[in-house]
Amino acid sequence: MSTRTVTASSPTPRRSARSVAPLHKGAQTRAVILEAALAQASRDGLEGLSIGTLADVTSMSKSGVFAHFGSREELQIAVVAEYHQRFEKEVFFNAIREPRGLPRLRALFDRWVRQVAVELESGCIYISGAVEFDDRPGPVRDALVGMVKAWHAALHKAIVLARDAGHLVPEVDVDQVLFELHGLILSLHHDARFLLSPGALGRACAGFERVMASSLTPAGRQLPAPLPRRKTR
Amino acid sequence: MSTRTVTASSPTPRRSARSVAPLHKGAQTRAVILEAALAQASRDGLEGLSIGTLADVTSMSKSGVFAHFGSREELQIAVVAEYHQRFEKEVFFNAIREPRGLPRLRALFDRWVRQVAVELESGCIYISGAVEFDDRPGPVRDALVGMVKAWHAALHKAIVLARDAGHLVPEVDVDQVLFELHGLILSLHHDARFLLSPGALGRACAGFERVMASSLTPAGRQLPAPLPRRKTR
DNA sequence: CAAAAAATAGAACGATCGTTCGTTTTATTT
DNA sequence: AAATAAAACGAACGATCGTTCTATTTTTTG
Repeated sequence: MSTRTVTASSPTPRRSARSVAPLHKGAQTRAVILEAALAQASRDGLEGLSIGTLADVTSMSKSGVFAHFGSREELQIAVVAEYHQRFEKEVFFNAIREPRGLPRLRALFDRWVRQVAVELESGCIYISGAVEFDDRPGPVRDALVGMVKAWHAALHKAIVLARDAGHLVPEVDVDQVLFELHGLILSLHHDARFLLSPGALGRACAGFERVMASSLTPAGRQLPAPLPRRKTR
Repeated sequence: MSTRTVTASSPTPRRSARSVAPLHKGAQTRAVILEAALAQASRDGLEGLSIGTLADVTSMSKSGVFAHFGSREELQIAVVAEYHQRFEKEVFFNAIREPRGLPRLRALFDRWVRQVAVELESGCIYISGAVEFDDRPGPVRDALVGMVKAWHAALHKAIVLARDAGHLVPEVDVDQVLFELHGLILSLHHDARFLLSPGALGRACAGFERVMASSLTPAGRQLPAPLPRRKTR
């Protein structure tokens, strides 16, 4: 119940008991298309996805690309799901190995920041998608909401565990902390990508310490020695 | 100076001394179009602006709409400028009347929150525009960046004044405070519009108090009695 | 290797897009 | 009122969009 992995669940992997790479050709090119689609959506948004330009990039025909998804909308959903999977792998599954409590929470935020910072030249699909689809009902929006909520739930749980571990005071407002941490990420994304403000990354990290500071117990306060940043930028 | 008028002395006052509304018809319909464009851009984003649907809404021909702006790009810029003007009027010029220091800063944030909350069914063009154009160089992006930076500068100045007024400690990190306050607004926009989370407005306001708390002087601390919220929602 | 199935190509569709151009209708000035 | 300028129309353009259909090629299966 914890992580609700949303993996696309390849439909009946008709894989004969053969060895390593029976990727059915179709699935291969589908992966290639998805890779290009992910790049395009990161740059131009989910609404910027175009089957035509996708066909150009992959050197295929439009109908060839189209056949793999059945509709533009399903392509968008596939992109969202793929992004979610990568985000989960890169951020969540790496941070979850830290011991529960403040260290894990810090790792989650740190990986999150790093992910957004890595994407600085490509854009976070969660964030751009939220803006694009906040007024546009439908399956794509539903998929996006579901995945963002899953991520929120994971963070929520991490904060609760930090409280139960005695690193945060019992009265900590979990949802408020989550709200503010998410704000730091959004502000980072905005300032770094849109305003091209160089100090944003550092401010997001400093913000984390400041947000947590008022809820730390003495035990939590002398915990971690926050990892030294490599590049102050 | 209030009503900017009548200095009858201008050479070649091409406007006969006639009555009140010399709005040249052209400017009138331009305003009508702009109004519809603002609504459309708030809903579908600046990239969602369509001259065709704009013509339908205003019961005009496409070329008729087109002629008022010369290009779609200039229409987008006009929309951004119009939005900026309204934002300035609604938020900035109202809040600036508060006495400088913490009261004014609080008023700025409060109006800002209120504006985003009012727009909950339509969307903030600053925020959606930042996401749409963070990867798209050109005049529209430049216009957006300029206006957001102007707003940031105004907030920056308000924070500095609060510090100089002795309401905030001298060591306060002005840019950090600005970064975090902006994050609260972005988080509000995200949670309320995209996730439809009901408590977001309250969390943004609570966040303001928490962000400021760690920088308040004794003088600032006993200042304002933050205005009671009307609707807790 | 042949047969069946899956994958891709290619052409065409209706729609919508921003834009241009010449005409006609309005509004303003003389 | 007539004369002039501004505004709005209507049709057409080339381009691109997602999608459908029918072939053709390629891959997998028996």
